[in-house]
This record gives sequence, structure tokens and C-alpha cells, in this order.
Amino acid sequence: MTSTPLPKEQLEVVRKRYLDYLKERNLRQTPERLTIFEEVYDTSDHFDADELFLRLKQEGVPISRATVYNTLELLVDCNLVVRHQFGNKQAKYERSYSFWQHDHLICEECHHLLEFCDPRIQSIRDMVSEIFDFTISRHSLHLYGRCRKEDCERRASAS
Amino acid sequence: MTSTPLPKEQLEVVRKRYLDYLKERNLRQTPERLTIFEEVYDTSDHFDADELFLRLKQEGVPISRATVYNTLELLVDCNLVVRHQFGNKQAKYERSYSFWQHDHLICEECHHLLEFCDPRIQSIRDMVSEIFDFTISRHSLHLYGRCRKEDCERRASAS
DNA sequence: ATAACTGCAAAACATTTGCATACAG
DNA sequence: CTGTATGCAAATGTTTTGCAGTTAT
Repeated sequence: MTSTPLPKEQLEVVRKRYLDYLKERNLRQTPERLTIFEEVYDTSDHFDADELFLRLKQEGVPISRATVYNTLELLVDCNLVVRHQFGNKQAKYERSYSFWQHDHLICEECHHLLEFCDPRIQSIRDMVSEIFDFTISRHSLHLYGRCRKEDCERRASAS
Repeated sequence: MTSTPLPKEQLEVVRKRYLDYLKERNLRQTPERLTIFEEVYDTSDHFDADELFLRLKQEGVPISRATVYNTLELLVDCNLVVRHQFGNKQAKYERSYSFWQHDHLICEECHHLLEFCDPRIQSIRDMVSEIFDFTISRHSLHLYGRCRKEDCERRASAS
């Protein structure tokens, strides 16, 4: 979930998994790939490719947009990042290691993202898997709605 | 669901709803808007804006892409069409009147779309709605996976 | 050494927009 | 008539690609 930074020990495990993945596939361990990994795993929220690119640029790490896109795909491939498509065409990313499975509730007014877990989704996956004879590898469940709280703090600033 | 054409009586009801919607809002009843409506409601599958544009063009009805996009938005506004975003950036549309609520299973190999219904999704909506104090207006549940059937007829032709 | 990676700028792609023209009401 | 819709082409925003130069191994 939109959580705190990963504990050091876990971060090390993830980093190792990443490096192993690179080695296994004979992919190079470039400074750009390392920097992007660290930046992503230092981010506990959802972000898009350009945000990440700009953040790096601002920190004085001039990595090209193309490399950001490439590396994000790499991270998605090795299951350390998930890519979300929330209604709009711009993809959002989120680090995914050691997160419990969660789904998203999106406010249609301010586009705020909330997260929730529900075990019933697993039963649905199981049932559909059996009915259609499919191996389900992932899912996305997005609920869209509006906050009923009178004083929703985001209402003012929202688009 | 990916079904047969709408029965004539239902199609008439929907058409009336569309025309009423246009009238209510002082929107013009242009030939383009009518043609697109008929074409969409003659389609029982998922389609994208460009497919629709090309199909019309091929039928000798030269409607501009801009008008196709505009009219689809109109149809989404009056709840006669739903827009889906299946992982990729290109939106898919589907006529929605009188369909029972359904969700989608997407084959990661051939991108074939399958549909299913499950009442548990409604319970999830209700629960999340209560927990977060939100009014949920819609949802999308996409399961992604691979067909286990040895002889999946699409495997050969798939991309 | 050499194959893989990066950066850049151009291309691609779906969608939106601005504006002159056409036409529904 | 009048303002709204259309068509076109240009603009947009995001992502991908081609290629020359760079670098990890």
C-alpha cells in the first residue's frame, strides 16, 4: 500500500533480486539502471514515467526519458514494479515487492487514489480460472466514485 | 455480453433515449450523430474509435475522425456506451444498454476478450463504499491470463 | 574487443483542438 | 438567421524507435 520506505533488509533482498535478474539475462548493470531502481524503491507512491524522469533531472541525475521508459519496463518484467492504467492514457507505476495484493478506489472528482484489499477477489479469480480453463497471472480492479465527506480536504484544490 | 444484435423493440427504446438526451440538452440531431449511433448499436463487440471510423468510411459514410470521437463521448455521457481501458493506451468501446454488468478476462497471448459475471464484485463495491464513505459509480475488473487449452484455436493466428 | 546500452531527436500513435464552412433548428 | 456541429489539418501528450556514440563485461 502507499506505505513507508521499505525496511533496509527487505530493500537489500529486492536489490539482489534485481541484480540477479540482470545477471541471469546478461543485461548490463549500468549506473542508470541502478539509479532508477533506487529512485523507484525510494518512492512509496504511484508515479508516472515523466514524473520519475523529472525528479531525477532535478536531482541532477541527467538520465534520458528513453532510458527511464526502458528501465521501467525491465522492472515490470522482473516483477519489482507494476504498471497501472487508470482510465486515462498515461500509465502509472508502483513498486511492488512485498506489498500485499491491493486494488484501487479512484475519486472521480480529484483523482485521488485509495487502496483496499478484499479476499473475495481471489475467489473470483479462482472461479473464473476454472470456468474458462485459464491461468490467471494478474488482475486489476478499479472502483470509481465520489467521496461523500462534506469536508473532503481535497475538494478545494481538486481539478 | 458479446451478444447478438439488440431486439428491435429494445433498439427503439435506446434510440429514443438517445434522441431525448440530445433534445434535452439542445444538442443537434445531425445525420452523423444518428449514423454513428446506428453503427455502434449494430456492433455487439468491443471496438475502438478508429475501427469505427474505418468501418464507416468503408461503408461509404465519410465521417471525420473528430466527429467519431465526439459522438462516442456523447454516447458515453448518456450511458449508452462504456469506454474500457485494457492495459494499452487505446480505449475500447462497447454498447452498454440492457447488458447485465460483466467484467473481462483478457488472454495475454492473443488478447482475446472473454466476459464473466460475479455477484461478489457487488459485495466488494458495497464494502469499499462503506469503509471509505464513497459513492461508487462504476468499476472495472480485468483478469489477465493464459488459456490452458492445448488446442486453443486462436493460438496459431495470435500475435 | 564487442555486444549491449544510452541519449537524442524524430517517429509513431491515439486523441484533441482551432478554425473556416455547413447546416439544424 | 444563428449558433452549433462538422471536417480538416495541425497540435498535443505519451511512448517508441533508429542510430551514432559510449560503456560494461
